[in-house]
Amino acid sequence: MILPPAFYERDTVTVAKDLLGCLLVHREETGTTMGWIVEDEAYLRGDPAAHSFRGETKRNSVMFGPAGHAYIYRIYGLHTCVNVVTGPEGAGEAVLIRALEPAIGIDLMQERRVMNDPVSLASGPGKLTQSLGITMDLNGTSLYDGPLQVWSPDSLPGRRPEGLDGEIVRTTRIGITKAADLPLRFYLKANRYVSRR
DNA sequence: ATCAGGATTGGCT
DNA sequence: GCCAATCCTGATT
Repeated sequence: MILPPAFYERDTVTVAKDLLGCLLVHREETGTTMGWIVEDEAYLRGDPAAHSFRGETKRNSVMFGPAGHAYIYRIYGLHTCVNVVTGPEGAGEAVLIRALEPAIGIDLMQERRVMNDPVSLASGPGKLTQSLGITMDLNGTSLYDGPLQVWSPDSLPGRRPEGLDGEIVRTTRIGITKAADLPLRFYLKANRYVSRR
């Protein structure tokens, strides 16, 4: 089941927690790939680490648009990261997807990553976009009506990500220098595909 | 016009 | 653990 806009229009921290276990789905001519979200981070209004902190610019404009859309950006000149826009329009809040447990289209994911180990396939924000084939042209697209979607955890009958029924760990975010003390990172404790502990 | 630095990854020590 | 790769954005001159 595709998550509706109302799912994303709620409090960003709540959405970040509820996103754990959901499926990130990318469909294109080459094939369909999907993975369960097992780790993410919230970026809030007034948060110095958020790209939206200094106001709207060309790069971050999607963050200020309606919830349920993909905010994608390039980092370090070579990697791409994907966020879901959350909260009320204009808030500039989003959730960064940090790791996936591969679910469907694993062969295509391995091909794109030029490696086989399933644990390293999408266990990082740059790795997951590469394995799912998520590129900058998807920036601003709808996650409930586009090539990139998010589905509820029960969308694959009989299959669930590791540790979905267990604890959710809450820690500080990774790789940032500003507001490094805020506990806004979430991950499934018992899942092996988390980027790091 | 210039420039520092980044929500990362992979390889080497 | 340390560091290079790689390039665009945003802040400053």
